Amino acid sequence: MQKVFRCNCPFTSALDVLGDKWMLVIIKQMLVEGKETFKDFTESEEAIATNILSAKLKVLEEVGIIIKTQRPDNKKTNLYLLTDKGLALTPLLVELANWSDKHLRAIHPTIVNGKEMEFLRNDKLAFAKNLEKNYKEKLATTLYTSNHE
Amino acid sequence: MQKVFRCNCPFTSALDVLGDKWMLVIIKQMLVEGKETFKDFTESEEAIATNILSAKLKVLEEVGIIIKTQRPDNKKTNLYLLTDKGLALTPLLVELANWSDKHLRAIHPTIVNGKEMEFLRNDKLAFAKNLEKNYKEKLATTLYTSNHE
DNA sequence: GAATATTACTTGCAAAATGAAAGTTATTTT
DNA sequence: AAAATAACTTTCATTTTGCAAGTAATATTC
Repeated sequence: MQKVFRCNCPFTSALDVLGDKWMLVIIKQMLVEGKETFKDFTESEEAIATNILSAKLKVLEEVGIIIKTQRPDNKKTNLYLLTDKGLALTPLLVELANWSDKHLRAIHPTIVNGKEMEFLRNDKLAFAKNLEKNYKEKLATTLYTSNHE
Repeated sequence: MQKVFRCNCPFTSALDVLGDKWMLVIIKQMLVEGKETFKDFTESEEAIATNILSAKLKVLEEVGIIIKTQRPDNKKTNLYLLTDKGLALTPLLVELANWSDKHLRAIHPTIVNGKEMEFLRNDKLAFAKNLEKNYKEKLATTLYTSNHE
């Protein structure tokens, strides 16, 4: 990492870290889709190239948004998990989806529109809380599994 | 504009439009700093290059986030103003700043930290409402001025 | 009203980021 | 032991970003 921050503006500084095509997509894949391995990410529908993926995961780890770890019974597969710093991006992600729902649908009619979107539309805050809760539960079992067997 | 959307995911679709180094910075400059002319943007501290700026403004207009207009008494200076679609990004911007405040300060200690940030920290929603209100008021006078004299 | 300055760009080229494809290494499975 | 898998790295093409200079259309000043 070098020359990360353009200035002292809190808006711009967040974008200095997150403002590109992939960072928030990767975080969303972890939070919303439960992706956690390198392979998981390469298989998601956004189809990120492996070189980009490894570069982005490295930065996300350096910044402290994710941690890289393993299950003790498997030395091959790495696990990438959101830290609290990463989980704290949930409200931001929810705002992204909410804006898409309300303002992008007109020019992109095939945007997903099911029960989940209804939930989001109905109660943004509860939707965010739920995402966080689910991820934390998943984390608990993942880490539990990591410490046994 | 061509090949804009990677998939039907609402999170990713927002990033297909907004996910780069400049889009949200420009919107923030309009909303928070009151920038409205080409010159205004080139003079802000993030120092965007003019070719990038004109390209980004063009896309923002195509997508309907801003409109390009003029004061009737001045044919030289263009005004770039946020539409409702653009103003609807306020909560997203506030989440960006909030995350910076809470989680970026550790690795970027010089991030702005005054009364405004305290307001934001104290009441995100009120802070957002206030930004929107102020911009709408400014819009009213700008458009008023445009229709007279 | 001619010269100067200002605003909003565009153009050309260098540098950096992204993308596609293939190759490498260390496990794990068969 | 051989084959398959996961996680990368490397190479090279393409796209995006960035810098510097140039241009055209107003607007201002002398």
